[in-house]
Amino acid sequence: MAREQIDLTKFETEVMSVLWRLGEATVREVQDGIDRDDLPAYTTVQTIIQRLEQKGAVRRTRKEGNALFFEPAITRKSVYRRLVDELLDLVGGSQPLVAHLVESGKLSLDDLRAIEKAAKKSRK
Amino acid sequence: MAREQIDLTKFETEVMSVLWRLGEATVREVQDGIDRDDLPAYTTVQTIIQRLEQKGAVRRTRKEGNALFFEPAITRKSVYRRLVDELLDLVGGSQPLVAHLVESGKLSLDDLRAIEKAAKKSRK
DNA sequence: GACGTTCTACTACAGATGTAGTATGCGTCG
DNA sequence: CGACGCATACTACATCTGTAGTAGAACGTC
Repeated sequence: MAREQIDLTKFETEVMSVLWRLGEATVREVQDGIDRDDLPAYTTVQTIIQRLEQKGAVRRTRKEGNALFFEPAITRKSVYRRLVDELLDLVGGSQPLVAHLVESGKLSLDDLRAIEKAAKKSRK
Repeated sequence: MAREQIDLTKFETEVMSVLWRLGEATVREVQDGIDRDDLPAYTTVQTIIQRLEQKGAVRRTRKEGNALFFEPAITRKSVYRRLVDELLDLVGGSQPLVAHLVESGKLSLDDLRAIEKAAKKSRK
């Protein structure tokens, strides 16, 4: 299972997010699920979903009335992994990244401790 | 000082990385500084630098012979911040992100402790 | 001062991306 | 069963990106 990586654009990733959240949805539902000030047109979302379909990131599941339902065909995790890896590559590793988070106040010492604790537990 | 955000593409970011590393450099030096299997053509790098210049991310410093020198006009930190923020937005916060790093083995418990220690110290 | 070398400026261009319109089809409600 | 409305399929298009070629200017070397 070759698991070729699919490259997603920003907007495509946004749409995937909605689909991961909903599990399955129509174009209309995806559009409604997008969190933005000024929503893209219905057909815009439709186009993105079509492209995602071509890329193999999404597949049709069923039809209800004349509306199609779509679901993710790739996992959230695989996409996150790629994005995280890219960022790590840029900043020079996870240590610097986390340090940056702490430094900029996006992660507290308490957070760190909580994660540590959870990690220890799950490792057992 | 409005500090408008400059949006960089992947390649542009790569070029900025070289510039941040070198401090100041000619097109030729940037090209040499790029870490890739198959290097982009000289003029390709030149074009990217020109675009960066237009975006205000880079500025000319001096001329030596007939070659121009360029330096970053925006900080590494500001760019990282933006990228990190975007990722955080997607994955839902720094806690999940770090958890993901630990889980995927990209960050060890020892790393966590080291960061914690450093953070504690620098905070004083 | 003529030449070859090396830069810069400008131009080109295909493919990706965001954005959306149009035409046409299928369903449903009276 | 006919009309209205929403959905889909297809088309369009301006920008952005990555990529690089070409023309002409500036240097350094004989």
